[in-house]
Amino acid sequence: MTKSVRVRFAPSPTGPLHIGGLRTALFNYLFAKQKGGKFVLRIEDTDKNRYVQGSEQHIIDSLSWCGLEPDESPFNPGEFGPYRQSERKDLYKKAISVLIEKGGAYYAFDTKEELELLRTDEEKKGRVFSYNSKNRHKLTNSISLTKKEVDKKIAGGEEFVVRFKTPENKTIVCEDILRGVVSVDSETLDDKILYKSDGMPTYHFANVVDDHHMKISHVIRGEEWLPSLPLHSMIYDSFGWLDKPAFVHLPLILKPVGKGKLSKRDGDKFGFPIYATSWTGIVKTKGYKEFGFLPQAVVNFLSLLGWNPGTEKEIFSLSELIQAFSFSGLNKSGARFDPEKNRWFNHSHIQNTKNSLVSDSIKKAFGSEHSKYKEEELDKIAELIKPRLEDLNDVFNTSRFFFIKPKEYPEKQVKRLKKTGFNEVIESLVSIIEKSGDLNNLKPLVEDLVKEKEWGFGKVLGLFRLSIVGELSGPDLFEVISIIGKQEVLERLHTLKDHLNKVNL
RNA sequence: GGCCCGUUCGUCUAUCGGCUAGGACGCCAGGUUUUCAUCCUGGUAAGAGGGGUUCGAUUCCCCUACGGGCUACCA
Repeated sequence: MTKSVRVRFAPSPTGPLHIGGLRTALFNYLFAKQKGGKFVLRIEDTDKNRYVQGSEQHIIDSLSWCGLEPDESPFNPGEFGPYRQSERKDLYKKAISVLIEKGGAYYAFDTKEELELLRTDEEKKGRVFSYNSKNRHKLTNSISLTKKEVDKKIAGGEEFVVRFKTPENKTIVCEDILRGVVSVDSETLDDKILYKSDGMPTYHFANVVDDHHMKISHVIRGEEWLPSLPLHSMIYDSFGWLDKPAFVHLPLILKPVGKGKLSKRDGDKFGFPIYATSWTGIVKTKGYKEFGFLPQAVVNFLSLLGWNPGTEKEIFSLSELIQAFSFSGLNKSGARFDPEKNRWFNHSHIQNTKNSLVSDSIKKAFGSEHSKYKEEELDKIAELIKPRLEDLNDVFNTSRFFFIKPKEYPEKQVKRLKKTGFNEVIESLVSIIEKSGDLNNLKPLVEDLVKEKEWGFGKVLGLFRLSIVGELSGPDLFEVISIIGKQEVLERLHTLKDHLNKVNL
């Protein structure tokens, strides 16, 4: 029997969850769901200094908006809880004692300041200080000191950390599903701190201990963790744990332009969202949701950043992604974030969405004004404006003329019309509209009129459109008219006529 | 500086030794439409450089260059 799939998304609550983290969560989710496994959310809050109020909630909300509900989390614990590292201290304490006992880790008493001094000294000499096998016997720790001295220091309440004892002169070989074998010489590594003087474990230690205890089968995380893979692998070995998970290090998301990985500032800089939902910390930032994006579009776009299905299909629903996902479709190199394509995905997904979702946005945009139309009419409006929506916020500008009468007209058009016999055209239109029973068969009547008077269909329609819409763009005019209704149409024609007669240019 | 990972159109990517290097976004042109948008058709544009291996390299190996990440009692 193969090991059951359990993956985790393990963010730190140090601020809002941005799309890089969200994509990591997404790939974890897709893999878990495809394999019938569990998607676990673990909060890695071991650094109390960087803890930011509200970020945990933001993480949950963001995942939820995207439809990535965890199977186990601090809010719906499974059998491996608790799911916040700050609540698992006892576990780490026991684990670190075991590791020290086994000789895989040691106490170190050097202060931050002492080490800082050593570092700058070495730097001046053009070298790099490293707390490693070459230096550890010269520093203040349980390797250089006698057992008695160590006990005395600890009993005396002296602060200490616990460091990993890196094996000497060994090639550490680990495996990443994407990149294959990654090997590194243990001499280039330093003895990382596993346990801080404040009694909390560091990321490296808590992470490995938790993955072991939570029976995590696959670690899918960002590429920034690849350099610490050897450390994590060695910690498993030092414990003698044989349940090392498989590792996948995802390529990073890069800035749209310029160097480096995508950062929170890029959102403001380029005017696109970097969070799923809005963040209301000290600096308030809108998310994709507030920008009028569909969660399925965000998920779709993110999924194709660093992954491809191996086919030419690009538009995917979440369930289609679950089906199609595979590690072999993952890419190795960083992917630049492209806001343009992001918008295209949103446009495409809006086309596939139900009219009622768009009409809900219309209702929100126009408040009580929307009640002048019936539900079916609102859905019809939604259908008409859909192709011109890149995001749901575009709803206001693309459908405003259904709710708000045009008051002003572009000067250029007014000038042009004043040179024509606009009065006769408008009067003729008014007269056929008044005669016609309902507006559904207005088009042939207008066509007949145009033919008879030899005016030109396009020209008359331009004037007509200007009166209804206020500009020369928008959906099929006869569709618009049939929704707006006879009275309103007549009123708008008169308004334009009056305006043209009154204005002097 | 050290260590690790990477490198195909401007961008996201396909190609797993046989390529006239395919698709998508963007851009440009044309068509459809009463207008704008949509939509359709076409075009634009790529294998970092140098060595090997091979009958044959985008594909495998090495070097260089470039890009990215890590190098905290942050995660």
